[in-house]
Parts: sequence; C-alpha cells; structure tokens
Amino acid sequence: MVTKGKISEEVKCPVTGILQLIGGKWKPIILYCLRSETRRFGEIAARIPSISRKVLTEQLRELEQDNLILRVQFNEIPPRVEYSLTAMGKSLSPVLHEMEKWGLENIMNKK
Amino acid sequence: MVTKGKISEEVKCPVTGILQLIGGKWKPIILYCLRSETRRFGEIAARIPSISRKVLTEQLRELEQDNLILRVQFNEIPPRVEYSLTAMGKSLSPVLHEMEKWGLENIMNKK
DNA sequence: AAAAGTGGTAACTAAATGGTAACTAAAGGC
DNA sequence: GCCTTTAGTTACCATTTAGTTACCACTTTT
Repeated sequence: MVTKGKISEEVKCPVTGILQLIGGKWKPIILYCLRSETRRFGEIAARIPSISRKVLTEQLRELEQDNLILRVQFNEIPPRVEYSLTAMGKSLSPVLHEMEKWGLENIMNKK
Repeated sequence: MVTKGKISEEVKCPVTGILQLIGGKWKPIILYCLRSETRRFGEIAARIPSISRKVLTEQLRELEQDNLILRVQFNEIPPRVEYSLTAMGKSLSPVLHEMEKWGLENIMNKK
C-alpha cells in the first residue's frame, strides 16, 4: 500500500516506544511488584506464582538491560540476589499507578 | 520461602486485570489511535502501518468483545465501518496518557 | 547420607501471535 | 472484460513467546 504523503502515527508514537520496554506479558506486574521494595528473586517468584522461574529470569534480564531494574548479586552460600527499580524504573510509577487505579475501579469491585 | 499466611499479590493484582484487556502488542496503540476520534478501519490501518489487516481485525474484535470500543457497520458498497471508544474505553485515557507522557519524556527526545 | 535452601541453566514442548495469498460484495471507470 | 474501492474471511504457515521438567553448585541442618 502506497502512503500518499500521509505520515503514519506510528513513526512518532510514544506509546509504541514504551510498549517495547514494558509490553511483555509479565513486565508491568514485575515492576509493580518492585514499586516500593527491593526484593529477592524468590520473593518475586512467590508473589507472582504463575510465572515460571525461567520466564521470570528472562524478563528480569530484559528489564535490567533496558535499565529499568537493578540486579545486585551477593556471593554467599546460599546465593542471594536483590532486584530494585532504577531511577528510570521509578519514573514509570505514574503509569503503573494509573493501571492499578483502573484495575481497582473497573475490575476488582465489579465481580 | 514459606508464605506465612501471606496472600500472593497476583490473586488480587489489579495490574494483572488490566493487562488481560489491553496487554496485547497492539491494543494500547489502537486505543491511543481512537482516543479522540471515531475512525474507519482503513484509517486505523494507515496510522499503524506495520500491523496486518488480519491482526488489526482480530484485535478490534477482542477490544469490542471487552467493551472497550464500539463497532458501527454501514451496509453500503463499498463497506464502511466506524470504530470509536466506549465509555469504558474512554476511562482508560489516563493510563494511555501516562504512557504517552512517559514515552515522550524518556524515548522520543532521547535519540 | 540426605534434604533444604537459593538462583539459576539447558533442552524441549506448547501456546500465542503474526504473516501472506486468494476470495467476497456492488458500482463506476477505461 | 478487467481494475479499483472497502472491510473483511479463510486457509495455511512462520515466528515469537511462554511453559515444563530436570538438573547444578555449595553449605548447613537433620
């Protein structure tokens, strides 16, 4: 299809941009889980029981690469790893907060 | 870690809830595209050029089923269909707006 | 000895998502 | 006759993402 001189919205779409960072099935929940606390791997897994450890690891790695979370590894036995939000991750909190609000108003008290 | 009477976050997680409605790869962009205008199928497709017509159709159907958008079909030849946000769809605008804001601040003017 | 505790990895399978091509309808243009 | 327009549908295949199961490394506790 030929675009007759019309500029597509997508090219400059900020929503597309954020979705590339937090668009995964689990990423918003993981960030939401870390919104106010530093948490260990096992803690996150316990709070999101239906995610597998493999997928959780993958998603955490991607979030780390995108500079939204910080991973700190302590070389102890047994091992300990702590995850927390970076400044950039914290800057997402208005977005997560609006999602939370909407969910509370439109889903939670509807059933 | 033993959950000492602690309920998992997920069970009552409002973020999980909203993600079931708008968690798809394209849904936030489609809603964002309809945020202030009623649009025809072809218009939406033109504004989101990288989505195929088939997938756009599927996503629109799902949004319609979830009562976020309204589909009005005019039985003309050639066919005409108009999409717009329902009240529930409009209620998502703070979420989309925060996503847009974050995208503008953190991605668009960063390159 | 063996299990518990921690944060993973590897190999494999399943599910979700995305894509193309060909087809439909009725009227108008060449 | 054939092409164009519009908003799809159908069939089929490819790709991407997610899930399952088993296993490791290392120390302390049972």
